[in-house]
Amino acid sequence: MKTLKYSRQRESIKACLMRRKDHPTADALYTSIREQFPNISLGTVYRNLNLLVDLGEIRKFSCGDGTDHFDYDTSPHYHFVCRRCGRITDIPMEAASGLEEKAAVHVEGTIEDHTIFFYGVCADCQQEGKRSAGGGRIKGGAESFDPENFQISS
Amino acid sequence: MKTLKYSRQRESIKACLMRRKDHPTADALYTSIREQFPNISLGTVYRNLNLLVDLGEIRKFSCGDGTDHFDYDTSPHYHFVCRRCGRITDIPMEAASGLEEKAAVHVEGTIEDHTIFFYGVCADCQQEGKRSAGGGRIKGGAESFDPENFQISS
DNA sequence: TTTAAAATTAATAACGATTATTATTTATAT
DNA sequence: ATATAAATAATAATCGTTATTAATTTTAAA
Repeated sequence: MKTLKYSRQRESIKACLMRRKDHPTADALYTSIREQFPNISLGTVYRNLNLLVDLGEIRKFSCGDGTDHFDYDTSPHYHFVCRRCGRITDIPMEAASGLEEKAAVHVEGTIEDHTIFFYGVCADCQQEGKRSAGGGRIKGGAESFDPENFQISS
Repeated sequence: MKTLKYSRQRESIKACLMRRKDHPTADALYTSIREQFPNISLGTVYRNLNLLVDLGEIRKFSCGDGTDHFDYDTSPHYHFVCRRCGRITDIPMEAASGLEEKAAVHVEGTIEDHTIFFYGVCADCQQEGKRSAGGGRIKGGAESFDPENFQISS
């Protein structure tokens, strides 16, 4: 039996994640927390986040941008991801009724839960000129490659 | 204007992905293709897969196990992920009607598409004893940590 | 209130997945 | 045939994450 001991770093990580409405990465959280704990180690942030996930106190998810995001809200809800700026927002809609049941028809085995990510362009990014509203772009995104400019040679 | 030139490596990558019903990672594909092209480079596999994604010929997705997977089927469908063995199977059900419309109510901006991942335990893994049916386990999975054995100290 | 055991930490090394670089090879238009 | 541009193999570099370790901190018990 492993006994969990108090640590002010862990409390700070929880508190910091709780008061943010975005869905920060471990590194973003690390940057925030260093204001309060200038000596905290990135490894400590990762270790505690994973511990909190395992304890069921927070959630971890990956939306396709190559890094994991963390969410203090463990209640069931979905996410919207902006393809331009990468911003992730909550979609507090209730689970489509019978979704898992409908899926189960095609699955041999047991379905425990599911996630939905909606992708598109957020309002801020839709205003022309605003090329980035938050931070990183989605991996393999548009800016780097324009399929319109490709042509299969004769 | 960039002109796409034929390459037997790229054709092989497409053909190999097409005939597989799983959803291989770049590395798994690399292993398969080396039977035919023993000198192919892992970088070539990655570069061509990303090119094919940008051209819209294949799909790339991340289901939370830390590595990207590729899918030759670009038609809309969902996926089931086994938490024990990591196997990913198609769920050919049609998009829940009105799902994006329902989500749009909570989003300022435009929803273009969505993905759904169902998680659970596949039939093979449910048979006790069979601890692994395919390959890697899901990241941060159960085996490594048992929350039941944790206790907040007094 | 010391003491001791175990958990946590900071620092850093190691790791796996992916991308970038570069010199060489290959495909294609002329 | 030749020139040009794209694709390649090899390899280095990068990024996100996990593992290791010696030192520190928490906690229970003496």
